[in-house]
Amino acid sequence: MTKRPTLQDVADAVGLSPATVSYALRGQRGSAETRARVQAAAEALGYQVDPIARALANGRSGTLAVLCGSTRDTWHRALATDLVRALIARDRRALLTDADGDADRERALLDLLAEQRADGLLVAALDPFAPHWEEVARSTPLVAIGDRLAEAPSASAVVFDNAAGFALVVDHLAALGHRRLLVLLPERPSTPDRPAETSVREAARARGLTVELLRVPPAGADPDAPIERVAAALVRTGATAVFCLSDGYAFDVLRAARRSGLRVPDDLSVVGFEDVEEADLVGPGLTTVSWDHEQVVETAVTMLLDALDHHTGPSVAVIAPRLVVRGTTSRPPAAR
Amino acid sequence: MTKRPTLQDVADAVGLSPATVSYALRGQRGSAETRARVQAAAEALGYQVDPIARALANGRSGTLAVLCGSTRDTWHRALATDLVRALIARDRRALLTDADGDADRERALLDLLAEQRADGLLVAALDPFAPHWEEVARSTPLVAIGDRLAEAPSASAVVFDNAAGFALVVDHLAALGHRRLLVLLPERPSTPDRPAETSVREAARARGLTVELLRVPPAGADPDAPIERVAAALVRTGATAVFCLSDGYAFDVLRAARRSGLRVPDDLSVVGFEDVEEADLVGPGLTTVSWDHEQVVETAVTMLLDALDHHTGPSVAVIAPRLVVRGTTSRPPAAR
DNA sequence: ACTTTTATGGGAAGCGCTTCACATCACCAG
DNA sequence: CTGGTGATGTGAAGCGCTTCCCATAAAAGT
Repeated sequence: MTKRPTLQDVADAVGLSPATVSYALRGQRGSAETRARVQAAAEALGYQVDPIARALANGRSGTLAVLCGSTRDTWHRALATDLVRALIARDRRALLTDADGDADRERALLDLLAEQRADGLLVAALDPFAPHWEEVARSTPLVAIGDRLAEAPSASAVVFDNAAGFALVVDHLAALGHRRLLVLLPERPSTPDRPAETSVREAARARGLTVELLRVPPAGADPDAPIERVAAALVRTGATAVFCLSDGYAFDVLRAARRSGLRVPDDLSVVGFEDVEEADLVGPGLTTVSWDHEQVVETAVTMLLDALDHHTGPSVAVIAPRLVVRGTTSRPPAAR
Repeated sequence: MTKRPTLQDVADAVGLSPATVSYALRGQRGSAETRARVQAAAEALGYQVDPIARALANGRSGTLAVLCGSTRDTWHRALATDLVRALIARDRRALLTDADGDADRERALLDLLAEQRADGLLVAALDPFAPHWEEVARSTPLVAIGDRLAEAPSASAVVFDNAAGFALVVDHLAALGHRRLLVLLPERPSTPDRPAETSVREAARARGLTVELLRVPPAGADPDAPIERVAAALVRTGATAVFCLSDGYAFDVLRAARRSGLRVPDDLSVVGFEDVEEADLVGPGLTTVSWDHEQVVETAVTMLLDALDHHTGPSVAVIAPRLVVRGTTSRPPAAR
């Protein structure tokens, strides 16, 4: 494990000063001939700049970071890795890190990455109600990706038009003849998700549907726990369709339905939200709201790179939802 | 965007030298009283060490890196993010990056991470036939995770006992009464995957099964392309079961079967390899070989941390496969 | 012919932190 | 009262690179 060659070594090898070598290596100055000689010597010695020293010297790390609130579910996981991949495809160094659902850690990582030199930040699935990143965005180009985000004038954002997604679902179900709807949405103890709740209610009311909201713990946590309540709610309200605000819930519901002999979609229609990869594979295929993954990634990456390269000011892009009708929805039993 | 406070600023604030502050902040030296004063001042100024400067000064970055050959498929993606998560859960800074299937990029990233200061490396899904990482491992603690790996004495490794997995599958199918087997394995133009090929053949021969091997392009690339060949091979050999060396292929086969009216598992048994998350969701559930995800992650992380903290030498852990029998296998038609 | 530009190369000062080596000083044993 | 010991604090030398700014030489302008 011999020591890595340094700039000085290269300089010695060609008989020039480190300064000259530094310039030459980056092609910024020096005669063509000198540059060639330096290049050759560097090559011969197997020299590679030490990015840490460089970062310390010029104040920027040359690395972009993707911070994901949690990579626990497949959708966010795919998003996060796709972001990294897209960045890398554009020849940027990119790193991913994960707060694993912990708000404190999220904040710490954000500080770490931003105040401490990531040249740019892509943050996904952060808690939108704790916009610490808004502050960070003032000093580092940052693009936030997520549901409706708190107002954050200095950060760019890619937001999902959830309300439009809800409308699509409600329209679809209404068109099929459903009149009573059960909606599963995540319980967020800290900050009730008012926007989602009211959006859904409004969408339903506009189409004359009855809607019952049910808050359930995170999907997958205990797949069976919410089921009892769902079943109860189903009976109580006579709902013929369940709209799950996350595909994860939808899978749980499907599983439970299968076990209890309820046929989907004949007896019960189920709609998800997110379009995780599994949605297309599971049984008859989950009807769900889909966000164009590629568009999200492209938009976010482009925004960040523009901000970086052209000092573009913050902007907001809204992603439109698309309803993917697969096999878990059909007309309600009564309408047959 | 005011400048970040430096060590010097803290030193000035408490009227001590930067050296003292540095020690005090890390609790290495100094009287308790001094330490407290320094802490307080640092707190008050909002001081946080600059990890870059620290890294330059003491030669290590304080960050571990996970390098994934490709996060394109869900299995590796999950593995990679789980590794990061596990590391973070143990209070290490961890970053993930992705070579996106490009061998050159893989090599470049490896150099970047290793020679240029990641304190430790977890590499997954690298091309096992290009053990550049073996060289890297000589200077940086490294744990490789993957299929049979080239001999790499200086790297620790977590390897999947593929041969045992093949045996499980063949046993299962043989027990069900299958006699002719079609095996789909990935084509690797550069380095024919002899080990897998011979392992499968041997396993089959030992149980008196006939096996036809079919090399197919990466799963998902063009879902329909290989199907023709699969169908042809099925007819030609009269195979009653398809063993896919990756769940991805299995999904393609299932899809194709459904389209062409073949019933699984009544007409055709299908077995996968990997147990991606989707396997449990798809139709009747894919029978597949599963690796204990958690065990893999725990083992790898523990190995790395041991190497880091206790200077443990390189070691190799073998992960045993488990056959998960779900709904895509049954007795062959003739045996009913 | 002489002054201006225009290349090239180098000296040296950092970037913010760690750490070695040394200076102090209080304190206790002899 | 002196030498020894350990605990604290500090000066200064880097870590490897970038970059400001000056020196010099060559090319160009008048």
